[in-house]
Amino acid sequence: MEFAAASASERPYLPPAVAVSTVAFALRPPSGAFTLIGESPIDQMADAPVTLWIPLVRRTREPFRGRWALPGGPTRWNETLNDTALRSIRAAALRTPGYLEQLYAFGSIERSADAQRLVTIAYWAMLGDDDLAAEPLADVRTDDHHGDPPAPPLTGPGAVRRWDDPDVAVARAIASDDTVGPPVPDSNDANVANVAWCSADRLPELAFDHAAITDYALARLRSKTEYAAVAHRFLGSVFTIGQLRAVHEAVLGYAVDPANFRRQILAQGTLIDTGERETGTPHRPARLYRFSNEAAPEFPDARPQPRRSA
Amino acid sequence: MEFAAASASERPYLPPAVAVSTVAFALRPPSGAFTLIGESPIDQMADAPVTLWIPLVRRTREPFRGRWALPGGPTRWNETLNDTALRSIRAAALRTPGYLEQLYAFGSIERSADAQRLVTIAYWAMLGDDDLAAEPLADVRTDDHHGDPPAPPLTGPGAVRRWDDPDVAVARAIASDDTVGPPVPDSNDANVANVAWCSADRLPELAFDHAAITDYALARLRSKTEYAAVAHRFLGSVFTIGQLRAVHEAVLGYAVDPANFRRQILAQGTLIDTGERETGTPHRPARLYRFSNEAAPEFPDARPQPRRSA
DNA sequence: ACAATAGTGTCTCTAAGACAGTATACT
DNA sequence: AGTATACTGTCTTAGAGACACTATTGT
Repeated sequence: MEFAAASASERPYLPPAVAVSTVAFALRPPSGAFTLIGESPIDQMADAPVTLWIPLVRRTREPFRGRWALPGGPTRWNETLNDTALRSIRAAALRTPGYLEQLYAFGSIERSADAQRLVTIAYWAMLGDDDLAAEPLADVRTDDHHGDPPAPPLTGPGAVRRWDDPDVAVARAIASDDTVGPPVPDSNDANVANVAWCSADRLPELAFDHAAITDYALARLRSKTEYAAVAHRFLGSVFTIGQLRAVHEAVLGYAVDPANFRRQILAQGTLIDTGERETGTPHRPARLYRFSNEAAPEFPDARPQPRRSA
Repeated sequence: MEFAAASASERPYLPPAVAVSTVAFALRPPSGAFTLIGESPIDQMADAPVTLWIPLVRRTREPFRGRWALPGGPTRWNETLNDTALRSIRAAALRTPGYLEQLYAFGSIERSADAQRLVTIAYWAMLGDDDLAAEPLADVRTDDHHGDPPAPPLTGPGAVRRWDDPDVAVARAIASDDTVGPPVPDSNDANVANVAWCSADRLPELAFDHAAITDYALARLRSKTEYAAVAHRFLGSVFTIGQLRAVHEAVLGYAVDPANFRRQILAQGTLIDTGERETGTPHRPARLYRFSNEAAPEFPDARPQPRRSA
C-alpha cells in the first residue's frame, strides 16, 4: 500500500505481498500455556482428551482486530518460506516444531479486502512431546544461544540468523495476513495473553479464511498415505507401539485394533527395537522402539513386479 | 529492483515478486506445433510414441537468455494464481487445459540471482485430446470471443477479464521467472518460434530450477492415489476403456493387464456406459463410456466400518 | 486374584494380479 | 481363415481386519 506512489500507467500491477500462515499441531498444549475451549478462554489443563491442539494468535490490527488467527506473517527479504513458517511457529508456540511441510498457496484476489494484494503460503507443522517439553524460547532475540536446535527436516533452516524485532515474545507474536509495512507498536494491552492453544475440533471463529486452511491441514494430516511416516514425530525419540497407536487414533479420530496395528507398523520395517522396556506401568511393560531414518526398502511408487508363479 | 528507492532503514525488506510456472501435460503435441527432441529441434510429428508432452518457452531475457523454460510469468494485480497459470498455458499452448492443480510454492532465496526476490507457485495441468483439437487461440487479446470456455475446475477462473499486453501470441509467450517490470519490446527474432513441445522424458536443459519442478509434477501425476480420478481428462468426453488404459500406461510407464484394468475401473463406478460403440475398428468395437461427475460412493478417507461377521 | 495392557496366533474375506477362454469386428 | 482387440471367468496370493488367547506387570 505505502510504496512510493507508482501510477498505474508506469506500473500496471503492484507486486502482491507474500505471507505465511501456519497450522502447528500438537497432541497437548505445552504446560502452562493459555488454552481456549470454544469461545470462552479457560485456563484449565486437566482432563485434556487425546486430540490435536494448535496455537492461535489474537490479531492486534484492523482487519479482524481482536479475532483469533493462525500464526504467521510476511516473509522477510532474506528468508526462505520455510524460515518464515518456522519463525512464526516459534514466536507463537515458543518451541521449534519437529516437522514442517508446505500445504498450499492461497492467492485469490478476494482474500485482501484492501488494495494490497496478498498471497499466503500455508504450512503445517508437528510439535512433538519433546519439542513441547523443551525450554520455552521466551525473550529470545537471536538463534545462537539455543545450543543445538533440532535441525528442521526440510530445506536449509539454519538460515534464520538474526531477528531485528522482538517478535518472539508471546505478547508480540504476529498473526498471519497482517498488513505488510513497518511494524507499528502494539497497543497497550501487551500484558493480555494473545497466544492461546485450542483444540482443533472446537476452534473459535478465525480471521480471514483461516478456518478453511485449518480444515485443509487436518485433511492433509489425516490422508493416511503420508502420515504413517511422520506420526512418530508427535512422540519423543523412543516410544512404545501403544503410544504410536494412540497418535494414529488421535489423528484418525477412531480406535484401531492393537494387534493388527502392531503387525502393520512392524511390517514396514521403520521401527527399531531398542531392547529396553517401559518401567513403572501398572501392567506388562512394553518394548521401546526408535524410528529408523532409513528409506523404506520398497519404493512406494515402484512398478509392480510380475509375479511369474513358479 | 526498480521500485522507487526505499532505504533499508525505512523498508527492511522488499516484497518478493510472485510468479507462476506451469507444467502442462498432453498425450501428444497439438497438430502443427513445433516439437523438440532432445537438444535439437526437429519438426517431425510422425511415429510419436505414447508418452507425455509438455510445452516449453524460450527465454528472451537475460537470466538464462535463450534457454528453454516452463511457461509462466508474474501475477497481475487483479488475477488469482489460477488465472495466471491458465493465462500462461493459453499463451504457450494456445489451448485451454481441462484440468489445473497447484503443485508447490518455491521461495528459496537462492532462486533469484539478483536482488529481486522471487516466489514461484508451480502448477500442473492436463490438456485433453479435445482441448488440443480445439481452435488455436492465436492472436487472442481478450477472453470474450471464446464463446463457452470449459470452466476450469478449481476456483473462479472466469476472472481473466482483459489482457493489456499482446502476450498471447506465440512469439511473445512469457517464460516463467521472467523479471518483473515493464515489458521491454522483444528482440527482432520474433519470427523464430519460441514455443516448442517436448517429450517429458527427454527435456533439454531448462532455466532456473524448472527441471526439478517438472520432476515434481511428473511424480505427482504418477502418484497413483490421485490420478485415477483425472486420467480421463487426457481423452475426449467419450472414450473406450482401452483408450483409458492407454492413458494409464502412458502415465505409469508400463503395461497393465486389460482384464484387470477393466474390472477395477468399472468397480469404482465412475464410468457411465453410453450404450454406443466404437465404429470402423479392425477388430471388435468397444463400448463407449462417459465419466461421471458424481462423487464416488465411498469416501476415500472414510473410517473403515467394522465388519461384524453375521 | 484382578485389572490392564503387551504381544501372538489364526481365521475370513477382499482385492490384485495372472492367465485361459470366448466374442466380434475388419481384412 | 486370420488377426486384433473386447470382454468374461477363474485361480492364486497377499494383506486387512476380527478376534481368541497367552504373557507380564502393578495393586
